[in-house]
Amino acid sequence: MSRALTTTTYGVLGLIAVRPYSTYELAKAMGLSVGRVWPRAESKLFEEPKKLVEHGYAKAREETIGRRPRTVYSITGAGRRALAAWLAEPGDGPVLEFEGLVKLMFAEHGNRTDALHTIARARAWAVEMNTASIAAGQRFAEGEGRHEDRRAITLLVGAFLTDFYALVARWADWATAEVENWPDDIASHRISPETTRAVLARATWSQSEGET
Amino acid sequence: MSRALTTTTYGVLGLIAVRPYSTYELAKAMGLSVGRVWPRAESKLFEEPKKLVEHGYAKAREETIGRRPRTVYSITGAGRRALAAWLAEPGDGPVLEFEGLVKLMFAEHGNRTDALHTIARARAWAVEMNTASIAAGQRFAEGEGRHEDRRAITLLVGAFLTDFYALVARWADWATAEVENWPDDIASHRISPETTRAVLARATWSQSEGET
DNA sequence: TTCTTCATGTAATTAGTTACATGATTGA
DNA sequence: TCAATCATGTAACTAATTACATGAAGAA
Repeated sequence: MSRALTTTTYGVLGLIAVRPYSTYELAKAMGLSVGRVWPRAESKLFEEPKKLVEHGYAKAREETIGRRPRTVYSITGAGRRALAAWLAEPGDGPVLEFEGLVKLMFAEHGNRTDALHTIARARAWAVEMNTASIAAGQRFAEGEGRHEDRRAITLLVGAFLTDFYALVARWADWATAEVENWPDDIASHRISPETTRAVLARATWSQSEGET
Repeated sequence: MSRALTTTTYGVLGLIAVRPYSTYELAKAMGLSVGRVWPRAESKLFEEPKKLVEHGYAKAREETIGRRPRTVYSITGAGRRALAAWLAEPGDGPVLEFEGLVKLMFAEHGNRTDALHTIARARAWAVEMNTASIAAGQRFAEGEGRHEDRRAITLLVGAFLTDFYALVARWADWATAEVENWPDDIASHRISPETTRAVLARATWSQSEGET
């Protein structure tokens, strides 16, 4: 027996719930939308619709473009019910992987310049992502009428990502200023208890709704 | 020949650069420190030090506690050089996986209550993480003298995570307010061009350093 | 006509997870 | 002395990545 479907599979199920997609279109569409919060390699996405067919959640239709075959998937009634059921289940919180921060954690075993580079790279990443995001947002806003029914939802997700990119950039600016004051031999650096407390105090945002 | 080591492997290399660790200690220590920005299953971590030994970056010493064997790993000179070289290479930017947001992207195929639950869960996650983070920070600040040499670095990472948790909570509050205004039939919801523009405007944080 | 890019995948490999197993230690 | 938890792993499985392959369409 097959095990429960993964988030990746539900991701493509959600896409074909909007309209039928060919495998290639699916891979591209994931990259632009779902992939922003659930990144997967393209080749992986070619397998997922097959699983959906196995479960009866999608139907495959074979077409040919010239002499090339292609497969177009569309959702079934059972697929819509499965999607709705999945939406009602609790979703996992964010999972963050940040190699740059791993390097920073071990900064004392390298030199200060390396650490500053690592931080600068994170900042550049944030600017790059944000630029792409703005461009996508612009196209989205200009496409008058198109996707109008999905606009509110898209903005919900876009706002999160935008805020995240801004956070990375702001943190990088602060971190750069901090590290610039470090000695070249990082391990010899000491900071005052007051500084420690001040940074820790950032964590005390009020945790009940409406007071943040 | 073996391929390049992974970030996970360098993570344990970084740990044993501070002091020797037994495998079990490594697994625990990863969970508490590196794991916050590079989460991996414990069992995975039991394999990594073996790879380090293969490469000559670590030495294994067999000990026994009672009749139970255990293995303690310590870093070699080659290991320190490899770590320093790795620190000098560019590090990847953050990678975010957020199942809750995937569900929100497809919210129109479920109902409004589900969407609100999903958002609420994200907020609860942020509060929970932040609470744990504060507790860890407190213990850290109180351990007078201990880890004093690593304090500045730990705070650098802690500040990032703290800001991230706060971001998730603030976003969730905003998103809750938005979704509460949606009709039960989400797909029928339309928002004004002004609202669209207002949300998109969040993305225009100034991207050059010092102006954020 | 040839080169490049788009479109459509498959194969091989690896990184990672879940589940299990079992000895030692501590506390009720 | 019994149960719980700490300590130390192994085995089986799966999800995901990297690398490759090839036909069609459009550009130069």
